[in-house]
Amino acid sequence: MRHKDSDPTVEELQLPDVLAALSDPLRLGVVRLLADGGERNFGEFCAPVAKSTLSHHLRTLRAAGIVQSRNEGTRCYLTLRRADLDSRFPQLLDAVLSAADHDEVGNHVGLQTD
Amino acid sequence: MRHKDSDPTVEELQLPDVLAALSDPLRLGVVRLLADGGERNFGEFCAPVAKSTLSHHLRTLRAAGIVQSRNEGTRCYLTLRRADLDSRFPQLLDAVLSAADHDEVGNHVGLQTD
DNA sequence: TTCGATGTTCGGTGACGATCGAACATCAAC
DNA sequence: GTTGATGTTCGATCGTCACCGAACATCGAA
Repeated sequence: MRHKDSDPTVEELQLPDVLAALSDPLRLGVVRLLADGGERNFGEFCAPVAKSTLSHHLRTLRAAGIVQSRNEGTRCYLTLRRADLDSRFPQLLDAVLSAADHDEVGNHVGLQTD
Repeated sequence: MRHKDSDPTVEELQLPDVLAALSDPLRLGVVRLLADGGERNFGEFCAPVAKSTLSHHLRTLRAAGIVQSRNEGTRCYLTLRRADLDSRFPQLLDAVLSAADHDEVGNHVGLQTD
């Protein structure tokens, strides 16, 4: 079996992978910060883990098809693939985000406020 | 830290735990078979894994608060804690079940048909 | 071209999870 | 009681994952 190095297309999105990616509080925190549809710089995210660890979580989110990244110079900009997720798994993201907001899951992830 | 040996109450349900428990195809298959609200005997479930493995998955589902078990003699009867999940995480279970049905996730789990 | 900023990748570690077979516990039935 | 059915627990293995620091690659700016 070959290794997948590109993001999954809409049809390739797999429910178990999406749920697994969303089951980590840190990743859920990142997703919540992207929930307004805006584009965020990777470096804006603050979390109590090493940079390499944060990068690993980003890779996980990309691999599951939850976020998308775009490079501009040395910067990396992220967006939530909400339309793709909604079309493939209607109501799922909304339900997860509502629950996460209510429970404040991933509140230890923030944005640079300087 | 003390070990939790009883099922979580409604208030104790944690979103990451629930999502993690639902991220396994086999467990998702079990949940789908319980989705009609009926009670099913543990032994009814057929899956291509050892009995001990199935038991482990059941424990995981119970620990996450997704199912409930009742003992009668040597038998073990399971039900989905749908009301609890709905009250704590509205729309989540419906969204997951719809997506799982559509994708036929966990179809390798079945019921004894003899 | 040298430097600093930005991310990614690498090697390693420790924890967790899926899996199995075997052993065990419990209960019903004979 | 002995036996059989039903589940659970145990010990072990194997893979995956979160995490870190260090090394690396890339790009913009001085």
